[in-house]
Amino acid sequence: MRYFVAVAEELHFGRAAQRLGIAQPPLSRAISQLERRLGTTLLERTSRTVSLTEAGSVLLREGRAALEAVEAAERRTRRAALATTGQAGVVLATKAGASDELLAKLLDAYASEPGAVTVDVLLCAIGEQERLLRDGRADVALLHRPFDSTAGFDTEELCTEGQVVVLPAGHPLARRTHLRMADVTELPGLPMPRWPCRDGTYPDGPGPQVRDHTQLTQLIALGRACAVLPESCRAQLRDDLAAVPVPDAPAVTTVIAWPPQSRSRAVAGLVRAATRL
Amino acid sequence: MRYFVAVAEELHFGRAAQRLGIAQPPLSRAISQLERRLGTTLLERTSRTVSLTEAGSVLLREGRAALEAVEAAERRTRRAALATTGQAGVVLATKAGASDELLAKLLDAYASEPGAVTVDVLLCAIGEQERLLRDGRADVALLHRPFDSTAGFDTEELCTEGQVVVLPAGHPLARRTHLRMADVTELPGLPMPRWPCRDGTYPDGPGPQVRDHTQLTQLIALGRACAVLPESCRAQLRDDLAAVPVPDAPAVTTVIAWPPQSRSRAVAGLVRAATRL
DNA sequence: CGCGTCGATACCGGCGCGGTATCGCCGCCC
DNA sequence: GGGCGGCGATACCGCGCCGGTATCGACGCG
Repeated sequence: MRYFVAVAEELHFGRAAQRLGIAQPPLSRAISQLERRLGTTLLERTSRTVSLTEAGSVLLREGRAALEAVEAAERRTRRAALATTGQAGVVLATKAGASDELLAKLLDAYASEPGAVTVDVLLCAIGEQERLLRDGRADVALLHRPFDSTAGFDTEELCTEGQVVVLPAGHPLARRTHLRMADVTELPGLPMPRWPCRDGTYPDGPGPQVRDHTQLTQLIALGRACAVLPESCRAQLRDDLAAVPVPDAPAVTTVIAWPPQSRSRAVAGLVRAATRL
Repeated sequence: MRYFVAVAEELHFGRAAQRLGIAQPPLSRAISQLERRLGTTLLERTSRTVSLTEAGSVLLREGRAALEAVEAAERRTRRAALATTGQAGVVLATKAGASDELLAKLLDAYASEPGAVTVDVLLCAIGEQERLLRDGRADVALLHRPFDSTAGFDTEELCTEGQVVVLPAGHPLARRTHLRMADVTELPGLPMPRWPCRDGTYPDGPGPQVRDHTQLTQLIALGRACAVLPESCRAQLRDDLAAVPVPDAPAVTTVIAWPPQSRSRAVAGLVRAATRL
C-alpha cells in the first residue's frame, strides 16, 4: 500500500523506489501483485509515462486514509502507554495566532476539572491541524469552518463570529464603520494574500504568498496586502493595523474536533469544558 | 494488526490462533514483536488469563478502525474498476422498513439527474449500515439519529420527525390522541423489545429480542410488545396495528451519510438530489 | 500431588521480499 | 535515421521472516 501510494504520487517508478529506500524492480513487482490481487490495472504505463486509472485514483485516496489510520493507531497506542506512566497528557492542535482568548478560557476551564491531565498545545501552520489529528499526532483540535475541513471528525460548535478586514492603520478605508466584500477584494495596491493549498503549492494570482499569521500581519503593516479575518483577531491586533467589519463576509465557526474512535477520558473532558464555555 | 485484534477480542491465544487459521506459537511471537515495536505491553497475561492493558484497549479501538480502512480501500477500488466497465453503480445502505417514501423520492430524484448511475439498494439489519459504510461495502447510507452513530462520516440532514408508539389496534390506549413516554415504557404485558448492541448481544431486560422491523411488527400484532418509532412508519403500518403520537419522545433525524474520503461523482449526485428533496 | 490447560520457547523449512543484472521499448538529438 | 539514454519489466539469487511441530514451565483443580 505504501508502495502504491508512493508510485501514484510520484508517477515514476524510479523516484518512488528511491523515496521508499528500495530498488525499482521489487517495486514494479509489488505493484503488479497488488493489481493482480485487486483484479484491476491501477496504473497505465507506457515506457515514457505513468498515469493513474480511475480505480488507481480511488485507491490513492482510500489508501492514504488507510495508511494514516494505521499510523494513528501506532502513535496513539504509544502515547496511551506514556499516559499511564504519567509522562504525557493530551495534545491539542490549534492554528497559531487564532482563537487565542477562546483557547485560554478552554484551558482554564479544563484545568479546573477533576482528573484533568496536562494539555500540550501544538501551534500549527494553516491546514496542518487536520493532518495531525488524522495521523494521531494530536488528540483534539480547534478548527475554523468553513476554512478547515471537518470531514471525518466528530465536532462540537463553540462559537460563530463575523469577519473583519484588516488594513494598515493609515489607509483611507480604515475609518469606515463597515465595508462590503466587493469593496475589499480589489483594493488597488492591497491584494488579498494567497494561502497554500493542501498539497503545499500556491494558487495563481496577484497577492503575496503567506504561510501564517505573523507573515500576514507583517505584510499588511507594510502596506502590501489586506486580509479578511474573524473578528476575534482584533484582540491581538498591532496598533499599526486597523480592522473594519465586513457584514457580508461568510461567518466563521470555531469548532472543537476529535477523531471519532478516540473518545478518551481526556478528550471527552476537554470537549465538555469547551461546550460549557 | 489482525492478529492483535483477534487476541484482544478473544482474550485467549489458542482460540484467536484458531480463528486466524494459524498455530498458537507464531501468534504469541507476533504479539511479542508488536509489543517490542511499540515499546509497550499490550496484553497482561498470567498463565491462566489474558487481559488488555490501557494501551492495548486503545490499539484495539484504533486498530479495528485501521483494518476497516484498508478493507474499505480494497473494496472501493474493486468496485471503482467495475464501475468503469459499467458493471456496477453506487451502493446505498438503508434500514429495512424505514424511510420508505423518502427513499423512493430520493431514488426518483437522482435517477432524473443527468449522468446518474444505477443505485443498488442494500437493506440492512439494525446498526449494520455503519459497518457497511465504514468497510466499503456501501458508498452512502441513510441513518437515523440519535439511533445510529454518524461518527466519522460526512452527513447532510434530510428531515426530522416526531415519534409514535405502535400498539395492537385493539389496545385501550390505541384510541388516545397522544401519549407520553412515561405512559408507554411500563405497559403491563407490552414491554419494549430489546435491540441488539453493536457486538450482537442483547441487553438484559424483560422485553423480547428483535432484530428487524418484520419481527417487531409481528410481535406487536401478537400483543407481545409495543415500540416507539418515527412517524413515517405509519405509512406502512399493517391495519391490525395502531400508532399514537408521543410528543415527548426524542425527535428522529434522517441523514444521508458517506465516508469523508469518497466523494465520488455518484455519491455527490445522490447527496445533491437528497438535499433538494 | 498429578493432570490438564495455556502461553512461551526452541528449532526447522519454505516462501516472499529485496537485491543485482539485463532486456525491451521509445523519445530525443546529432 | 540511427545511436543513445532513460525507464519499466523480467530473470535469477540469497536471506529473513512467517508458520509449522515439539516441548517446556506455570498454575489451577480435583
